[in-house]
Amino acid sequence: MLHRKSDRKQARAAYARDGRMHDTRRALLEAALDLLEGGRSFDALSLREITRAVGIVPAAFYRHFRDVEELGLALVDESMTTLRRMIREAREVPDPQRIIRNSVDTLVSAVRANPRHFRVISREMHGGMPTLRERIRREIASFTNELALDFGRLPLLNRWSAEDLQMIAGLMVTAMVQIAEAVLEVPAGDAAAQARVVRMAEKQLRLIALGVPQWQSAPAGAKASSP
Amino acid sequence: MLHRKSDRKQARAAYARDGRMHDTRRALLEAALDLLEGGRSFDALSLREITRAVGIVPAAFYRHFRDVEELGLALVDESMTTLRRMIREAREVPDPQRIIRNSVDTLVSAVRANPRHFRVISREMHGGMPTLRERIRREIASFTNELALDFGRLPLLNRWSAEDLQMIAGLMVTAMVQIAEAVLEVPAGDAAAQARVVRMAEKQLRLIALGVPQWQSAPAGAKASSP
DNA sequence: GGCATTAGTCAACATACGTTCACTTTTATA
DNA sequence: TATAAAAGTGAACGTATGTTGACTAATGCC
Repeated sequence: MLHRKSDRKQARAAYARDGRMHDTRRALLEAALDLLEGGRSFDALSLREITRAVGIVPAAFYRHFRDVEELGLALVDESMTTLRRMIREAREVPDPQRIIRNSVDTLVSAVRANPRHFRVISREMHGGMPTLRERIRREIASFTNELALDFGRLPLLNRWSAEDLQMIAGLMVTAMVQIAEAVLEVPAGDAAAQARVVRMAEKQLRLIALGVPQWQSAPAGAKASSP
Repeated sequence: MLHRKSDRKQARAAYARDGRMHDTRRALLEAALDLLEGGRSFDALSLREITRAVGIVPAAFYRHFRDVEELGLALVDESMTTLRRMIREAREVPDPQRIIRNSVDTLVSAVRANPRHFRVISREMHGGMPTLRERIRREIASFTNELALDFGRLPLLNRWSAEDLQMIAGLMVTAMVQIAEAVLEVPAGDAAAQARVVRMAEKQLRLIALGVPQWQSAPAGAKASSP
């Protein structure tokens, strides 16, 4: 690969255009986000690549981050913030009848609105740099706990053990994560495919919800029939 | 970092020892598998690193693979084979009363027996090189389909629509994947933590199963109470 | 035992990388 | 408007990477 000097100012202009920022730190984050869209994982990004995309010289990177890893952490934090915002929004709809549909809807539109952030989360949650993974998992675990607490306040569930509440919350979070990933896979224009994903998602969550009222009696029943 | 020549034969001996192989191709796969245990994702591995670990010169790599990517694909295929073997084993236990417990047990012991293979699957399924991801997702989708077919043959479910069967199968597979990842996270010795994971897993699957008999009537009921 | 094929070595190449330093330019503040 | 701080530049460094070609060593076959 070959890089001419004149390319730099051009790239710089590209990132300064479209009102995304006039702050270089921001531009670096944006560039990394864009490069990650290519499918690679974060630990395959190089410092020079990022600065090249922004249109600055490699050395200038250090004016903003100590490391590429530090940039990664900033990226994760940012992504987690949009995730938190989404969750808060989903919680504000208290209508228990429509809660599943509403949750799925806000999840889907949040993913559509910030695909790059959600992709970072979904990707770096599993593989790549341990520090990023750590941070993401910790945060998601804390969401799960909150959700379990929420459930514990519901009349139907207020006699459940803490472990069982954790259990449903975990199941639902897992399903949500999987749904978000499915939405990301849907090609941007394909409304039909997206609708199918949404329908599936709602059904899955509803199926889980249907099991809940049965929970109390069932384990005993199962135990009685096969000790 | 500094590499002396004498290190090579030593590394070579290390991989030839413990009866893992006397075939270099095998050694390359093993080395990659081991390097991935360090937490990095596959596209952050370098050719030279792998050959160094095996104790051969970089150029010799090309006698066995065209690319690092080709090695990756071989690794994925291998991992998928152990996954398939596990699924076959899980299917051979027809006792419907114990099916959940048995499935979880065989999953857990398969993961414990081949942690590196399962780690490859879980990691490269989400991030990294598109070709690997593709292959894994395709395979998992096909498992989901088979499972849906299995479900369709059950007396309780033989009147369900294809989409709904897909839906449960998808939910169960998702849960299983998550369980496998949880098992991988458990530190090797910690029997208590592992037991907790297993217990959670069984509960989650049982909860899903409890929703199944309710499915038929419920959507109509829900619709009636909130049209 | 000779001999072809296969596997591994050695040395070199062009590129890419992270990091450093002394430097100029830009920006904001007093 | 002068000036100090912050941001960006240019060049250089040592090191790592993928890939090449001509070579030697080992393996298995007639």
